[in-house]
Amino acid sequence: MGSPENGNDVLAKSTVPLVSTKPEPVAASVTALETADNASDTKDLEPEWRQRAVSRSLNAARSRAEKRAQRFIDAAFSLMDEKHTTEFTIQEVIDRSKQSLRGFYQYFDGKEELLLALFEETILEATDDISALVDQQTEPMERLHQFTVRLHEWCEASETKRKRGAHDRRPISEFSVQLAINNPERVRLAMSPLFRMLVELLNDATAAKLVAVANPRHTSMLMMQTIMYSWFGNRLMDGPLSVITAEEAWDFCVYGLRS
Amino acid sequence: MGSPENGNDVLAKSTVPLVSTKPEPVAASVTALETADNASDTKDLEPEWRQRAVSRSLNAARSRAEKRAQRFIDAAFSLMDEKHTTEFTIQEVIDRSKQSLRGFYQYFDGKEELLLALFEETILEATDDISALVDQQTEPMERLHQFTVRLHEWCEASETKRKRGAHDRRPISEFSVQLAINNPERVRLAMSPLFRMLVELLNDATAAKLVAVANPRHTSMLMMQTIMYSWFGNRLMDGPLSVITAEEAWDFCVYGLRS
DNA sequence: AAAAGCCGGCAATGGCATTCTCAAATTTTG
DNA sequence: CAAAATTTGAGAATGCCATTGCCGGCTTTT
Repeated sequence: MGSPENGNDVLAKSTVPLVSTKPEPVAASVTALETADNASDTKDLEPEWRQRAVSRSLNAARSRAEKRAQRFIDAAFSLMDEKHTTEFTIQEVIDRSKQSLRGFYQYFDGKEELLLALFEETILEATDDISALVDQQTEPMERLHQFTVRLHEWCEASETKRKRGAHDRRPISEFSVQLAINNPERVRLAMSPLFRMLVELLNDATAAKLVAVANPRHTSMLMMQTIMYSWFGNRLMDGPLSVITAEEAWDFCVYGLRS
Repeated sequence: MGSPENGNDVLAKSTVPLVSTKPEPVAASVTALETADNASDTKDLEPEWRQRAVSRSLNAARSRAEKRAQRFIDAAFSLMDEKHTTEFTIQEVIDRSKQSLRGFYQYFDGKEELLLALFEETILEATDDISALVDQQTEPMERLHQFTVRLHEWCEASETKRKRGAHDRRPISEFSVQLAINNPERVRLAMSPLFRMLVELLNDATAAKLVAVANPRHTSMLMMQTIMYSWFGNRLMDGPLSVITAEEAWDFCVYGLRS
């Protein structure tokens, strides 16, 4: 995986904690709460070194925690790559990551949280990747087009197509539907960077009078669905001869039935 | 695995396990197969009453079986209406249908088969309903339009919208995705009447030069997805203020980004 | 009315997620 | 450094369900 430290402004705001880090037991905070309304004053009165020490300690703890959580996530990704499904057991994740069951539940509220984390991670990667690609274009329509094609790839990506050591993303694509049903809010949040990008691209194209949509957000969503879940339609057509390609999805989005 | 409820016409020709008892007839049929082209002669030589008797017996058995199976299905539908999910337990189905666990597994290979049955039933109902509506129109585009709006309703249909004692179909819509992932072939088969209707409507519109699509089947599938699963997008947008309506889906399908 | 197959009730099995327990290991603190 | 506090590992225990097995009564057939 590439360096995840891409300081994208748009993303920064909506970044959701990958792991549910259990609130660190900061003993001092208990006493601080008694003088709630002047908490900042209290802080200022404390020697700076103390804050830094606490901060360092917390950072150390967080770093350790992140490393541990990451091992679970890596194990899960590798299991998915092998089994092409999200139906691995927690036990398998434990075994592969060489950590303990207890540890797992310390870092994730349950299996769904783990899958959500995988989903978030994937969306972030995809957003970076697509963003970089789109930025190579200047024409609004071409930017939209690139967005479409690449996003389609990300969601379709079968084992044979994977490049750059990326993971098999089909299992996640598949499970994302389930996720969206049980936990729409989280999924919405996770997808928002991607969604925001699309809305922007669409707005740009509209401004340039290259397209005309009544409601950019609604249209974006319809487009997003069409692109991301065309694999679903493929499952439902006979023969592998008939496969909806990225270009077909694109044409459908742009021209509808007038293609 | 052979499901016990295969009352399929195609299968009727082969030996039916329900009443015929001995394995000997199988051996006989093997020899009969050697002289394949006079198989019908052989049939004619059997006394007709015998065939009718067997047939009547089978029909009776089938009828009884169907009634029993139907009770499971009714119970499942009613549970879905109440719980708004397919996550009821088999035990609940048993209790409500006042039948036995044993009976359940005699008629369905498992829970997935039951859900598949609900799905099939729903699709058939929907197809009839939509078909009747579409046939009230003569203009190809209006036919397509009606198809779209009504199908959207069928898939979206929340409790508040239900009429005519129809069931809450959201749980099935939701689960159909899962179903399509685990069992694409069955789902494809179940959806084929609906799919065929859409392809025809689209072909008619194309013939009338009202639309122009490169690949009717692919476009139909994209359209179908857009219509049937726009509820999915709704889950992913903030606030219930923003809801993709049937008309929006229709516009998107027809005009794409040029609406 | 005996034989044969069907059926209801219900206990048993098995897979898996999630929790619980406890003692060893590690970190923090005085 | 050593006691106290916290984290962690190992894995047993629990709970939920789907699915199977078993047996004694109940029809239907012969």
